[in-house]
Amino acid sequence: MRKWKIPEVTISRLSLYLRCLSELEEEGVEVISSAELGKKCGINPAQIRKDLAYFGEFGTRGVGYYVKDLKEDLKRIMGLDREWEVALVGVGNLGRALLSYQGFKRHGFKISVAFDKVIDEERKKAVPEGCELYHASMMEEVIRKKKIKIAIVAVHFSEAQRVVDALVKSGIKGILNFAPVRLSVPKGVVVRHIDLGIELEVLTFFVNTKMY
Amino acid sequence: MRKWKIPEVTISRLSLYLRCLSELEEEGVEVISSAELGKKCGINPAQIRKDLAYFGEFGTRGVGYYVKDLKEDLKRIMGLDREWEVALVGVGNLGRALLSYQGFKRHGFKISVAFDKVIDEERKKAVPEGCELYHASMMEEVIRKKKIKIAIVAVHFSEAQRVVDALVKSGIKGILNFAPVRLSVPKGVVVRHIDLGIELEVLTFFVNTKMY
DNA sequence: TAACTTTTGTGTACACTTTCACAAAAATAG
DNA sequence: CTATTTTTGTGAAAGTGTACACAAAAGTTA
Repeated sequence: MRKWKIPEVTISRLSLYLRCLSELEEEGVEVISSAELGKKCGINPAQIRKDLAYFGEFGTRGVGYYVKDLKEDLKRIMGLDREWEVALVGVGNLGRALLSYQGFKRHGFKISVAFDKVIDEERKKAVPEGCELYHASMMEEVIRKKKIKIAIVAVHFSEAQRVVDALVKSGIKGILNFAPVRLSVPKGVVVRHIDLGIELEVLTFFVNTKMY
Repeated sequence: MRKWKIPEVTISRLSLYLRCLSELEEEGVEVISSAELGKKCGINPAQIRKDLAYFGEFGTRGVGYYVKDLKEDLKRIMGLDREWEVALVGVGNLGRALLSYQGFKRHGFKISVAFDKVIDEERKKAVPEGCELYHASMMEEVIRKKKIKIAIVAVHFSEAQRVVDALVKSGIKGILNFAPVRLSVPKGVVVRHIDLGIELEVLTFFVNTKMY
């Protein structure tokens, strides 16, 4: 198959499958069918097979998928067979929480630099071993030198677009944005938004309307 | 129109429009066409009109939409014409960041209770004025008494499903989940997932593949 | 080796979303 | 009061993603 124009939802499901496969591996399961995997992660089995078909053939008919192999394949497909360095911009409350989030390491990500326009004791203390804290003015230089490709934006919304423009100039190709603004980026740069306000408001709508 | 079965994406766009309208109001703009609004928030004008059509007719042909009126209407539709109390479960790093996030207030949300299975000085200090910190064992009682309908889950993934079951029993109808697990909830309860791992992995895929 | 079972990979149909395109409505100008 | 302009609201078309259903392949049993 291997046609281009793969939907983003497919990629996010691959990530989900990967997580399930890791759990299965820990449980000692060696082979799994799309039906069982589907039940485990709440996805239609045909959907799973279609998603995988974008990238090749990974199963054995009459058997299913070898957990270890499929996991390796998915990791390779998603580029997760190596560690990725991530830059964090904004060491406020949210930024500090992200710095201390242990989940990144498990996923193969490492926040190796953090930037803020204010450098004080509180911020210095928040930065863990193996991560360097720089003043915002150093951003372009440091990111370019370290060849970092992924950044997390956790600054005030009024500064987000400016920060993103600078990141793009520095060679960043993927941005995870927590600021509540639509960002404009050139083609070739991917942005994912995490917008707490919108999420809560969507919940409110469904909680508020009596029907569903 | 007012047919039921409104897609979630429509609701999240309404939330986006609302934000744009607030900005426009601050800028002193009184009337706006779907074309201009579309340009401002990056949505196709026909899409905007279709989204609004689910709930009625809000514009004036040949004129556009009165910013103030549409904003009020959208707030009412989404149930944002009043303050919503929110319960937070898990006062770890992420939970503390959420407690100090000022954006909620602007959106009309207030974290009025927080729960954790550990109550120590650090956690007590993290809880701001107007929010009460309780031991996890008090969750059902407190939420039921305060009639809180929306909860944020920021606990370890191994505890998430258990916490959610308890929340549902307490009368919670909307859950914003930060734990990296698919949650199962009965019909009538809405869950929105925020999964940093998946978001970063999706970014990685697109950054890693040379094409896009 | 042939019949049978299992489960993949995929063509096709279905469902949902987005976009187009235009009639209908409101305002304005002559 | 009629013609013109503007912009909404919406039917229909196009596009996208999801699910069904089955032939093809691999394994198992006799």
